[in-house]
Amino acid sequence: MDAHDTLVAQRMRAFEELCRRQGTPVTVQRRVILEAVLASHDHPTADQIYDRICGRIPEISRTTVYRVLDTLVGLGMIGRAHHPGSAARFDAKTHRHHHLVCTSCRKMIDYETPELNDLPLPEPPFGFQVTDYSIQFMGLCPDCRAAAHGREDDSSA
Amino acid sequence: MDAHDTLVAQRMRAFEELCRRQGTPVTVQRRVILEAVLASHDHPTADQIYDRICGRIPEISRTTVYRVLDTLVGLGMIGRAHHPGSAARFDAKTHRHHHLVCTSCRKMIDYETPELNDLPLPEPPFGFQVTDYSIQFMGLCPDCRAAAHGREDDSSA
DNA sequence: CTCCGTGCAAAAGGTTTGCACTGGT
DNA sequence: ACCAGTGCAAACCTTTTGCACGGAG
Repeated sequence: MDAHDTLVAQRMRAFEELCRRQGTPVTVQRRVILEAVLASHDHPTADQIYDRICGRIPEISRTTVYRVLDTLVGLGMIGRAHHPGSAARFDAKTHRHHHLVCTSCRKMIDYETPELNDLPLPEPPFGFQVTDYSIQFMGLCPDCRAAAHGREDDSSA
Repeated sequence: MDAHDTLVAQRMRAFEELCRRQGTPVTVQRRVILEAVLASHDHPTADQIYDRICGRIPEISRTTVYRVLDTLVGLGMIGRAHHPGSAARFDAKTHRHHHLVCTSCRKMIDYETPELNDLPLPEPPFGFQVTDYSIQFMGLCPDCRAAAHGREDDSSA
């Protein structure tokens, strides 16, 4: 476990340094929430994080957990996973296909490519029986690319 | 557009036949909602579907839309897309990695395989600028597999 | 005719927002 | 000391649930 602890410690230091560089305050809440996420290996929801840190900061509010998680994602310290179930978006296609997702406007475009429909599935670990898969490509859609360029132009002008 | 219309018509007939086979009533609501999804190419939310069919069935309730969409997904007539944004699950990993998602208990397990981290990205269409990707493998986790087998045994016993 | 599906309304989450205060820099 | 971050409470939005009625098989 030393190796893992060391990694966490490194991430914490990286976080502190990042905050210092950006003038972002390093609060107790942020530290504890980040630690909680780093210690989790099961993709917790905001609410689960809240439950886990209640022992350490009993008076913390759910609101803060949401805000801090957002901040941490923004800083690139943690990732946001896309979980099915909370999805609630529907699709006429039922066959295998993939998606282009714009990280800016969240638009979702179907992406059908024969080449990606026969990936050599590696031996699934954990005894998982894989029946299908879908690839999400994250990026910038043309509209948001244009908008981003426009904004750059503005700042340089 | 004829080709597309024909496809939709085919799906509608398939739907009706499927319902007939299962003794599932073919209601106006189901038909209209299915048509709405088949006509959509933008991964609408339940609410967006609701808005789109309000013109055709003004007195329809949101509740019905949710229920019918669920039914249609269950029948395999439409798909459910996993959209980021409604996600709200967090992850200590910020590097490229993939997920095994259990379709039964919705558990989500990280899946790191070097072989899948350098997919030859095909030319992204629509001028989309891809910065990263993540693969979701859908299937049954060991626990749910065991549970399913147990149930089969029960029914056969 | 019998049931399932539907509509309404209300409940149940989960997430966001406004405002005053506390804590980090 | 200043400003951002936090806590509280309430708003908000999406989704689910209970019950009575109406339409489909």
